Amino acid sequence: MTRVRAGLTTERVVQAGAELADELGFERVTPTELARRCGVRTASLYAHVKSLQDLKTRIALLALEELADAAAAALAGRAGRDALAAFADVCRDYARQHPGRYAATQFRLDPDTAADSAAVRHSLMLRAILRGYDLAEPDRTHAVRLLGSVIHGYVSLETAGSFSHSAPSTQDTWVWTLDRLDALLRNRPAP
Amino acid sequence: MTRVRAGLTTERVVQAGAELADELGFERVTPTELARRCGVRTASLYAHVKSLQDLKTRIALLALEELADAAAAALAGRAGRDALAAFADVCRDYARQHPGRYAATQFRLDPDTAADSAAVRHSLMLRAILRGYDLAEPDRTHAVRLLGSVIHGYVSLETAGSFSHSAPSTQDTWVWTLDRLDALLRNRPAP
DNA sequence: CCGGATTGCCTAATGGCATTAGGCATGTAC
DNA sequence: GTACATGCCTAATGCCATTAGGCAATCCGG
Repeated sequence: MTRVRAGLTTERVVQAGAELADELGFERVTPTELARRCGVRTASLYAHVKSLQDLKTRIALLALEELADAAAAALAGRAGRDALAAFADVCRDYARQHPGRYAATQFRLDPDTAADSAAVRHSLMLRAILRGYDLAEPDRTHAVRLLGSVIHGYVSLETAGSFSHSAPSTQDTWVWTLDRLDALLRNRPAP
Repeated sequence: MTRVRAGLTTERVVQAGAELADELGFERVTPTELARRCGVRTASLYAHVKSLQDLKTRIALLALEELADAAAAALAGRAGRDALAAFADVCRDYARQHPGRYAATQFRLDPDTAADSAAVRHSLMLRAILRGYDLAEPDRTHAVRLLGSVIHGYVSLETAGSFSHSAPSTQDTWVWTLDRLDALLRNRPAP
């Protein structure tokens, strides 16, 4: 009885893990189920990935990269409200198309890993978007945090189904929100 | 050898579970560890709680109640920016003092359970806060969703440590954010 | 082609976990 | 003081993550 090798690599395993996360949810990614998908026994995964923790970390890093790449592409040649909307849309679309990967994005990384991750590109891009608005420090940092909060909060609540499926549509709320954020950033604070 | 009874009830178990969540994190709440804390063998918990799922659901419902009660108390006699800040502060403070319970707040409940939970009081309170601003539908609903997004997003990111511990302080960002949100809700949209 | 080194995947074992079944002892009511 | 109810127990099951060690498929120098 001659056996066939699956030919796995760390990359392939992590990729399959990301797909599994999108289908079942990030917290349900499990070596047992992932091995089933890869056509391999559970123990064999440990040749490519140190542990479940390691696997989840790698999925998180992959998701952060993908999201940062997509955002960078969408941001090219845009400024002001256009740039803001492009960035925010990329995040929302990514979360809808890849819910498990988006959830992975919030996985707690240890500080060193996080510092080397694409997470830093995200905050750099947010700062770049704010170049289109006339904000000095510390307002610029406040604004970075605000944008991060709104986008992350909105996307989390929407994907969790917290916005009841009634009128008005979440799409309408989304553009309304971006409009108001844009206005908020353009206007000087009232006295 | 005469044995002593612990005298557990469902309430006591859930309360201990909430404390455990705050200490170890909501996702690390486990019948085994909870039993240890209650001075009882693991199997004995199942007389008071149907399953781990049931336990987590009950912790989530407890947290939603506590948070809604605190918010309702803080909201009494306030309107406008005062009310907005009071509500938002209650959420942030609760998340800081009870991180595990706050995380439980985001636990996915089945729709029937959610409809009977204190979650509905939360959205009613948000709508009530917006009575202090001059918003007609659908803007009012948009604004409810925006407030929920900002508060939840900010609190999540701050507790996750996403706001690097550098200047300006997160407290400064918090009041800046509430100021700007208040202004955003008071001003009519620009043409 | 061929023999040996490499290594990808296997089986087997361990220990932890959630959950269920059934028993015994502790409290309660007559 | 006997009888019932029930709070907690021990024991067993089956799933999971992880590790150790073995075998066979591939690769590589002749």
